[in-house]
Amino acid sequence: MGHDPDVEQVAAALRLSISLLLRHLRQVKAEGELTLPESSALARLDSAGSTTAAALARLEQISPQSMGATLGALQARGMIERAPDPEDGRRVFLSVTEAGREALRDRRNAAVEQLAQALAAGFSRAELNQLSAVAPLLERLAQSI
Amino acid sequence: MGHDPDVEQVAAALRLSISLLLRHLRQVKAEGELTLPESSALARLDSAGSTTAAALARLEQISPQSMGATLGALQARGMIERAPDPEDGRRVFLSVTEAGREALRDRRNAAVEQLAQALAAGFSRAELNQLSAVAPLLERLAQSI
DNA sequence: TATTGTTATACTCTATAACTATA
DNA sequence: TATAGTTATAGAGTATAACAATA
Repeated sequence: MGHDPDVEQVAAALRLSISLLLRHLRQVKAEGELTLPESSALARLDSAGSTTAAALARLEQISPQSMGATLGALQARGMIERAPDPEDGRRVFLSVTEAGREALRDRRNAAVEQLAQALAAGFSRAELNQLSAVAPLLERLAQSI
Repeated sequence: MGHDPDVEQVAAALRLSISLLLRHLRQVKAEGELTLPESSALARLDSAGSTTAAALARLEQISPQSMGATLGALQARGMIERAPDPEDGRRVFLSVTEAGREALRDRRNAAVEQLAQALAAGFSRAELNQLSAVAPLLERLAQSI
């Protein structure tokens, strides 16, 4: 191991810093905006193409019931559409509507905006690059657990 | 435009990847272990030295009431002690007990363990260094919001 | 009047269990 | 029997409101 970073130390540090950051992000919420699970599910559905609720739940690593609640909210706001599978009466295909795609493009979101301002104000170019590079690693880490 | 589009992209990516990771971390829980808010409050108290619940709540960026609940759980498990301030009857000083310090040292925790294993198994040394370097940045980011 | 801390209550996001319909 | 999805219920981790004690 020698000069390797201690994986347990990295793990513990990530756990604490991430929880602190997310705690703050979750509570910043403006009228009519997507919540965190809604954003997450919508982005995932967009990148996955047409798929089902169960498949989406597996990708997001939450229960199908939880995903169902989130998808219900997204549908109520016109962000997604449901279309029954003609070949399998149990399945319902989901897809992102134009409004949903617009919500994804238009990244205006109070939480993201606040985060972006804090990044622009207090972080160097090099640090921003570090943070940018690490987002996919965190994603991969979450998927590998 | 207020700032780089880059910054918004980093912000949005961090928001999603962090929420995915934390969702998973929160639900891994073994008998008798510290929960995430407990670990976080205990570590914060340890690094801050003797302080009060209100000060700790400000540091952790949660309400005093929420912090009170977490501290009650920590005290019930013998991890912290309370000592009334002799000079100000409203205030109660908190400190980490020996048992609490041991819990911090002994990083064995199902969530941390799982994270550490995933890190050890699926990430290169360079990636571990990246992740290690970014934890303090995330901490600073959370504090600057 | 302001601050520390507590109690009561509610919301969000998640979980598990139990169910229906379809395969 | 197994899978997709729904409904009901519960728990964790936050919040706000209202209060008592102290400054």
